Formats: sequence, structure tokens, C-alpha cells
Amino acid sequence: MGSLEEKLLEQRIKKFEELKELGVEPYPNKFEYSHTISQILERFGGFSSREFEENEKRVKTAGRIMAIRSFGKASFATISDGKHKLQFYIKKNVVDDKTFKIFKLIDIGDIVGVEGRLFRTKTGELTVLVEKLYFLSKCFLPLPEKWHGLTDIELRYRQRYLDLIVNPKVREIFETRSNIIKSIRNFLEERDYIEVETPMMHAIAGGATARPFVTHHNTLDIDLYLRIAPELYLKRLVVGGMERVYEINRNFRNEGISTRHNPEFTMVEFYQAYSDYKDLMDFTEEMFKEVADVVLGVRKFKFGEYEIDLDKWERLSLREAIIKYWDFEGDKPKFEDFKDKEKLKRLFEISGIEFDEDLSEGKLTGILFEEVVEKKLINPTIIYDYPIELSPLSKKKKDEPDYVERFELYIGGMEIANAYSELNDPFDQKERFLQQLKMKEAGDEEAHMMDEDYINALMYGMPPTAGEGIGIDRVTMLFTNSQSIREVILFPLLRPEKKTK
RNA sequence: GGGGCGUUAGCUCAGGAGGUAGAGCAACGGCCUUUUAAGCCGUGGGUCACAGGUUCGAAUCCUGUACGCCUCACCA
Repeated sequence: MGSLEEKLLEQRIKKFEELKELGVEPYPNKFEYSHTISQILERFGGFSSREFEENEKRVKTAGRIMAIRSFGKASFATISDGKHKLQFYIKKNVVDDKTFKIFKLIDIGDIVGVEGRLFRTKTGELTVLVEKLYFLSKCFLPLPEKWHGLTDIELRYRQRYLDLIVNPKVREIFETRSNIIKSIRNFLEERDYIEVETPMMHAIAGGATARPFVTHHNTLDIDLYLRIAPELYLKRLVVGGMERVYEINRNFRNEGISTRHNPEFTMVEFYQAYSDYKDLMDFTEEMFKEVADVVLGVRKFKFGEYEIDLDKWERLSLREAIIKYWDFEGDKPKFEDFKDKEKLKRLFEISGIEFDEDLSEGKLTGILFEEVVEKKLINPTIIYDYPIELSPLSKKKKDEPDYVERFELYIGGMEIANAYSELNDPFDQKERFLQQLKMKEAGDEEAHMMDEDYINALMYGMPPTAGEGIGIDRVTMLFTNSQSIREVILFPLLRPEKKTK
């Protein structure tokens, strides 16, 4: 801590002591207000100067002092309720001496209540003429600069509270996030879905291919995994007769951090019986349109350098997409090429991607898709029919058993959702798990674990079911035009600071 | 984990051919009863991220470390 910082703190502590000497209660228990600042703006924002003169409007409200403009015997100050700002005007000849003394001891950042009548200044600004001032809490540390705010990204994430105090846009992002979740929940509830909570700590990490976090339960003396997906539990509930279930909650994956990945992230995952993945394509499209209508009021919005239009959806099979977006010299690939390793090898050579002889045709096709197509999918695009090796929990296509009924939704070059017709044949599921185990033994750390109880559940019979997961953080990125996932997570994971000072 | 870039006052930023640091805001002391980036006069405030090295001399050059950002890999 620098000596300046200490000095600023000392000055504020001294003022706080002086306030107490004046008989001010330093930490009052509550404050009864007549309106929040936002309510004052809403209700009286349209009133003219004359209306205030003819019909006196008294208010009692509170907020944090954001700025003080002092004239000796009078002062203007701006207070904020976290969302909106309101100016008050305090004059020496209107309040009593003690109140004015108290005001003079108040710093930017302190939390105060004011009571008085509303008027408009000669520049037309809605203002409270203060008659009573209430001290509510002390701010001992200086706030960041008033017009640049706080821009240091590290500080903004580590001290999100400060970020919220001085950067109103941050508040808006998280309000939008809340509205997105609310509207998704409404969408599902209106369609008879039941919200459930399934375990976050799993003895077997299943439902996705990802590396888990490991923790330990002392009493049971067992290792547990933070869940990588709720999928297998939600499907157990479908077996139990909960035909439409959903969960909105965190998943944890022990993998890289980037502008699109945080180790803990929020998914809405939902399952509906007697449906297949085609039903969910329509369902998803409808959901995104509704969320946009409710949250943004429009279906077109900017995302970075792109303009996204939620009225323009496209559906392509994974292989069609590779063909469509293939822009290398020579002929485009043909549909049959993806089953022929030699042809695939040629495609890898043409596109300059490193070819791995040991991978299956399906995996290679998946790699081609990621390399050639993914980043180009700006308007909403549903990519369907995935190679079976990539999808151990989805149902095979009837006419093409090495592909499964699965789709992913891409918007703005990001994978937003993942859905499939759920595999409900317990014998097939067991085979798939065994297949994954082989991959695990071969060194694939992300291969799926065997889950005997899940097989057992399927043995009781699961109706034909379709399920989907949507990444809430990424949807929020889209709807708030945020280029980093950390902008839409209040407290993103950062390495703890080491004290070097 | 690899590569690139960054870290200077509480905040936002200048500066830097090597000669011990500047501005605005914030703070402090004055003046000021309709300002709103209020204004005017004055004052204080820095181990230039940390640790080494080169040098007569390092904020500046070199090396390492920490943290962050971007990017690649892995993934959603």
C-alpha cells in the first residue's frame, strides 16, 4: 500500500470520526424511502418545472454519491441507485447548520439518503432540493475516475463490485443475462416442463466428453467429480416418468480457459419424451426467436463485426456443410468421400490440415467440419447428423448406422446448443460405453466412463426422447455483443493474486 | 502448455537516444448559492509489477518471475 493510499484512507477515517462526533449514527440499520431513484425518474421524469411549482412533489430516496459540485454555500451532488442517477441540490439556507456540516464531511462514494421536493434547475435537470440528509454508509476507498471509469480488465473482474459501481454497461449485461434465463424458463414452463435439480457431485462423470474436476468426500472416503453435464440424471428422470424436465445450472470442465470457455459455465438442459431431434430443431428456433423478442425486442443485432438475423435460419447436415463451405482449389468433396479414408486423406491434404491415419472416418469428418465450416456459421445454422464416434449417447440414424440423430446450433461462429434423439436401447448404450472405454484405455482422457446404473435405468425402458443443452453464457454473449465469456460471468475464474507488494 | 503483447500516482493515461518522473480526475487548503467532465488560485502524493544483471548511473537495455490480455492447442 502506497503512502498516498494510506493518506486517502486516513483522511476518510478522520471525516468518519468527525461525523460520529456530530452525533451521526455511523451504520444505521435501515432507511425508509418513498421511492427508489429509478422510480422517481419513471414517475416524475416527464414533469415540467411549472408542474412541480403547482403541485409539490416530495420524495425520500437513497443512493451512492457519484459526484459533488460544490459552491461553498450550496452544492450539487449526483447519487446512483446502481442503475439510474439523480441530482440533489443542498443549500445552506434551506437545511440546518448541522445538516450542512454533515454534508461537507461526505465523500464521493458514501451512501446517503435525501428528503425534499423535486424541481427542475434552469438547465432543466430533475433535482431534489434537500431538506433532510441521512448518512447511511461510509466509503473509505476512493472510487475510480469519473469519466473513464474502470477499464483495467483484471481489476474489473477481480473487483466486480467496483466495476458495477462505475460502469453502468456492466449492470445492463447482467440484467440481460437474467432476462434471457427468465425467458427461457418461461418458454419451457409454458410447455409443461418441470424444473429439477440433479447432483453436481458425481461418482461417475458422465453426459459429455470432457475432463472433470475431482474432489473428495471425507466421511464416505470417496472421490467425486464435479459434474460435466446433468444429462444422465435428467434421462433417469425421464425413465421415471417425468416426461418433460429441464435444469438450468452450472457444469464444470477441467479444460482450457479462453474468450469462449470458463471452467464453470451455465447450461439449460432439457428433455422431452416422445420426440426426436427434428422436433427440437423447430423447438430451438422458436425458443431463440421468443427470447430475442422478449429480451431485445428485435431479431437482428450486431455481434462484433457481424450482423445476426434470427429470422434467417439454415439447416445443413454436417457433411453438406463441409461441401457448401469448401473453398479450396479443385472439385468440392462428394457426400460419399466421407466414408473413404483415402478420399478423406486427399481432402485433408487439399485443405492443409494435419492428417492422422489412426483416426476413424467419422472423427476425420468431424475435424474437417471444425476446420472448414465452424467459424463461418454466423446466422443461426443447425448442423445435423454426426458421426457415431463423436456421440456415445445419441440414437443411430435408421438408414445409416454409423451416423447419429444429433444436431448442434451455431450462431456468430460459436457452438450454442447441442441436441439429439436420445439413445434408449440399453444394449446399444452398453456397447457404446464399452467402445468409449477402449478409447480411454488408448489414452483418450475425455472418453466417456461406464455407468452401470444408467444402463440399468434404460433396462426399465425410456420412451423415445429428445434432449438438448444450450450454453447460457454464450447466448448472453450474443445478445449483449460481448466478445469474451468473462464479460457475461460476474466472477470469472482468474488465477489468485500473489502478494508481491 | 506454446507464441505475441502489456504492467508508470487511488483511477485514466503520457514519457523513456540510459542522467532518479508528468497531465487530467480523485484528495487536501482557499474563493464561489442553478452546476453537471462546474470554474479559479494553491498544496501534497510514485521502490515506474517483482527479483537479478549490464552500467559511473536503469523506469528506460538484458534475463528471470508474477499477474493479465490476445492467439494456438483442448473443449461448450
